[in-house]
Amino acid sequence: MGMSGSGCSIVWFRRDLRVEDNPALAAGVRSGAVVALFIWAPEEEGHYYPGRVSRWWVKQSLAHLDSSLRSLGTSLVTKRSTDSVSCLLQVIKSTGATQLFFNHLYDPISLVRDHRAKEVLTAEGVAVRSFNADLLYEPWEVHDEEGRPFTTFTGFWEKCLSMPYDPEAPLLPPKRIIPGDVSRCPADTLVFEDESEKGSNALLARAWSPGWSNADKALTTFLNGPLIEYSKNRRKADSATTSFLSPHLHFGEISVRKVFHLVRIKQVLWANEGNVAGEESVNLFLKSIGLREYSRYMSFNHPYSHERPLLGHLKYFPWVVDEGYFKAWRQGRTGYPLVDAGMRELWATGWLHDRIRVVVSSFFVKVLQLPWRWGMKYFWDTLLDADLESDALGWQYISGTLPDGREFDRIDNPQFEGYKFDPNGEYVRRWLPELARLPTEWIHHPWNAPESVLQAAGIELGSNYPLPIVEIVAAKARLQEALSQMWQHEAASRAAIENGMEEGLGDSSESTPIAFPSETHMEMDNEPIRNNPTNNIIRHYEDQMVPSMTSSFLRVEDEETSIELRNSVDNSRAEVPSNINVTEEPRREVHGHAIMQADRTNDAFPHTNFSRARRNSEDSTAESSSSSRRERDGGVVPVWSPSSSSYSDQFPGEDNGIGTSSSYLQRHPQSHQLLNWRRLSQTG
DNA sequence: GGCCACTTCTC
DNA sequence: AGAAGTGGC
Repeated sequence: MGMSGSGCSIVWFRRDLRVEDNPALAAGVRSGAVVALFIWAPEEEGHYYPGRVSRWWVKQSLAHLDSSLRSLGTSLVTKRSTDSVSCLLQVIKSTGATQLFFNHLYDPISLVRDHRAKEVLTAEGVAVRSFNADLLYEPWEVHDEEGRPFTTFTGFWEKCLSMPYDPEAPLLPPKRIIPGDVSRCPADTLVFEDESEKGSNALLARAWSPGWSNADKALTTFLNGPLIEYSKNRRKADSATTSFLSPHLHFGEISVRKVFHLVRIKQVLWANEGNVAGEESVNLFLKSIGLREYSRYMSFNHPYSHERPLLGHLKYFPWVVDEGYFKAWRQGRTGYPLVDAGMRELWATGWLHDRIRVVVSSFFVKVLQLPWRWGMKYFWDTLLDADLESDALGWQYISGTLPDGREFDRIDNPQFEGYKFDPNGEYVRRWLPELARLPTEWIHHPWNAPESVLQAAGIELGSNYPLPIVEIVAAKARLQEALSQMWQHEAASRAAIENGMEEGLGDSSESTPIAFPSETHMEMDNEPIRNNPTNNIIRHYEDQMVPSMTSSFLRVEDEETSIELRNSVDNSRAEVPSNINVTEEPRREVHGHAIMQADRTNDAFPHTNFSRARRNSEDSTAESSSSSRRERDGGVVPVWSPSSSSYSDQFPGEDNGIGTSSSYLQRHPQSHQLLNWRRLSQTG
């Protein structure tokens, strides 16, 4: 076996580490002998090299998958590489495989890489097929009546729930797998953690059991227990009532379609019983599944949204560069109990309730005004379910940069949120033992507590628990000031551009990037934070990739562009990705669609061209030049066409032809810089 | 049944 | 902050 005549197939596992409802695996099994392959090429992720806890999870999950595959008759071949595509080629050569199957991913890096894989391998005579294993509906299946992608979650999700056809029913695991010949394809031993990480990782194993069958158990537990109370409990900071499925879902250990189907069954059951609370719980839980879907949807339709501000203004936001603040936030020593409890939980468990994620990250951006990339990076390193699409959506949401998100100039008060999400202070007491004896009345604002109360609780503010690192009132003023500075800088930059400086000040003034603070070994540094309020604030202007500007600062040009885009949808609808005028096009978008082609009949990519509208050279500087802003006037919803302002200067003078130089790998051969976000976002 | 004040929630 | 929902009159 394994001779090219018989032609075994490669099933390339990525974030679909399961044997159940895995369409790529099923296709492989159907077509004969299978080589199950996992390639560890973290450098391809560039800036988003997987964090410590993610790597821990992958390691466990792969071991689990391997043992499942062994019980079915084969095993998992693991490969270490810095270039997945060449690794695939090599495996194909050494196994004589003639087919490659894999499941879709929607993050921008994967879209590009997978497209390239398809091209390269097809050229080598390999039959490549890819499948949907991650979503209820593929992103291009969900659109409004005019074929345009939705720009708000609500619209998107309503459509998903009222689609004329149901999501595919989950597939059963294969009964048996015929192994391909891997005798000339030795596996590499993968290293997922270094010595310094082992200690911290050991803690994780106490709370979490990665692996697809454990994911299945977690689902069952949730369906039979917390789900029915989900709506009642959802406002609590306590995570005990959540499903705990997100890391499992991130690594594809469980199929979202299976989750959906089983939850739906419960819904019907409870509906028949007239259990209103149960029904509502289901709706709310499904909504959080929907958000995950939406994050992929956004990533697919607007692949740059993670990398850079979609509208350029935020790159002029004067971020406060203060490692002391950053450290205080990480250590949970900001002086705001709810924030601090969250940060301690995150560190201890790799987990945080969704609500609390919003609290700590919006505190980070709006109160501390730290460069948000620091925060995202920290999340990336510490969250077990770190997920590029979901995290990008989350940070955009809290930054108020989504059409339906919050506004940037609104600061939520952690004190009030504390009483909302943790009315009895239990959550704070669990994670902040130093406050354990403080009465509930003061638990979320100890700085107001009478001295006698503090004394009785054994608290000395500024000593064993900090005073607020920044007062909320001061933060509000500072935020206003920062925003007005942002507008001034933006205007200055625009003026410079109008005076003929090609790319304006923006990029050059960014040439001193805000480096990420040297490694953050939080467990090492336990010395108390000194809170030195106000003075010595250092601000930096830098594109911190806060995705886009809030609707309050909608630019006039955007409306125009969106109209233009709308028209172009019809004009170019018939196009198939390979036809487009690539020179000016958003490459990844193209890939994003092209990549899916193998599994689609060629009918419609309904909104494929939405963000593909060609733009003129004026548009190519739109990001910096289009600055006339106006205040929020109520009804105007920005059309989510950010691509318009950033694509063409993204790849200036790019040569054409999808086939030749279409990939980042080719253009950025140093793979660790493959998606160095800053580079990409700079011109030239 | 309609109107207004009050509450709740916003991905 | 503003919309949508709730409940009183």
